[in-house]
Amino acid sequence: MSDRSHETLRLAVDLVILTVRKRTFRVLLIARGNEPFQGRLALPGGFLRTGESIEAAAARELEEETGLKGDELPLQQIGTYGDPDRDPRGRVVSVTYLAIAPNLPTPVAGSDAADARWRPVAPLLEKPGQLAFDHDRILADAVEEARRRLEYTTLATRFCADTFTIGELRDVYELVWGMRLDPRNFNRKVTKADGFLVQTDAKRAHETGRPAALYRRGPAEKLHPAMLRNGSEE
Amino acid sequence: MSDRSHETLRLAVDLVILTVRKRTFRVLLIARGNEPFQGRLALPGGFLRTGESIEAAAARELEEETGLKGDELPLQQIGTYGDPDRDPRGRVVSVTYLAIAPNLPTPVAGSDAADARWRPVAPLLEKPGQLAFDHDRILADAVEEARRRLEYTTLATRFCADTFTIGELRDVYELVWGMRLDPRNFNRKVTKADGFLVQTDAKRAHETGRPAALYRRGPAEKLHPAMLRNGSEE
DNA sequence: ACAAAAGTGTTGACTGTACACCCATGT
DNA sequence: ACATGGGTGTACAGTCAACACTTTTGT
Repeated sequence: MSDRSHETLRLAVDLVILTVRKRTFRVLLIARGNEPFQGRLALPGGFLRTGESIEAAAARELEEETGLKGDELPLQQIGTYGDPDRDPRGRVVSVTYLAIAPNLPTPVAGSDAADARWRPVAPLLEKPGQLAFDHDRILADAVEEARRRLEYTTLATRFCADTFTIGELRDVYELVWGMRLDPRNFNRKVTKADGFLVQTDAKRAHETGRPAALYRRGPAEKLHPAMLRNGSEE
Repeated sequence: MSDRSHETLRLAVDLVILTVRKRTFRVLLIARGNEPFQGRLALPGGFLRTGESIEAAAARELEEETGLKGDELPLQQIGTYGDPDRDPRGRVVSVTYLAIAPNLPTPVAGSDAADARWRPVAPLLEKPGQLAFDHDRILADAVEEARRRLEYTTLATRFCADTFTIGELRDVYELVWGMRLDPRNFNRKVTKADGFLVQTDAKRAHETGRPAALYRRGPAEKLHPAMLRNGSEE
């Protein structure tokens, strides 16, 4: 009964990299170049190397897929998935990380042969079964975690460029949560929250309308008071 | 450069089992019987078996340590720890689970040779370095997670027996959070929260004072409205 | 002038906290 | 009677959603 692991177990790292692009909530997916699940969409990821910490593996994969270093884009561990039959090649346990990306200048500089693209999240959640392995479930868990973190942390500013308007920040909340928010009350809430935003002197004009003040990400990590989502759903 | 895992990697499961006993917030720890860290305190845990899912391994360890089946005591995955040097025996990656136990009738029926006991949490957090491996850090993360979950979920009732008084439930909050709460307002908050508690007909008398109504755990998992901890600290 | 987006003021409903007070029991 | 913990009433302060209204730009 005392069954020491004679099977080879491999540890993988998978990344759920979320962004807001073209007014749509998106996730970075690759098209798999090899079996299993050849041609299917999957989360970027890879195997742990000898002597490498799990965080380092996640940061390395992130850089390979997006060109971003881990210290530019914080990674958060969100869960570990290890059902015995989740990978037909053998026993693979996957530690998953969540990263939130701003609208990146380069579309994606994938070092992998397979092309990597930003795909809208909504249809993937509505119709599961499109992704390889158990990545449907991983994606759903990660999105739920991201939605929760918008409430209690200053994560939302990670979706934005270095400076941004409150309207752009509101777009993040509306697109990730999938609901409309009152622009006036939203404005007050985020400007009042301690350390969330730092105002700059600059302003940005649009085609029409009053120019918006530009803000920078503040020092706070936790959001006080929290932004709760009980408003009118879309 | 492409370094396939030639090293043997083993996957372990560690459990942070928390309870409230003798008016103290406690964690189940074993004294290690073997090297490394022989004689030191450690979280209960063990290695994954061939073909076993991670959840199943956690449930099995729980039953071995406490005699409780996994469906009696829900387990929540809280993180995975895999620094290359965290275990001197080699590369061991540990998936950790949090369980919340009521004041168990049997002290502990450990199947392991090493004795298992409920130790107060507070001194372990104040003076780290008492636990084997990186279990200090795991414990700290798990306790913080448990404290957060008391705010947003109905987890607190898991610390209680089948029926319990509101005073006992308040003890849980006060001991886990380490702060005093107003008994009168606490009473109203928890009885108003949807699906948190179900009143029974029975009452329980103490040595002195008015007998308290007995309640049972309600069907809700999430707590609405949340119990936020901003009250007067102890 | 008008449209459009940013931002402010105000109001009424609700929520949380503090604390006075009453209830039911053992000694 | 009195101590002790359970439980209710209430008032004040703060918060939030709703929405009227003002500001600042481009056309």
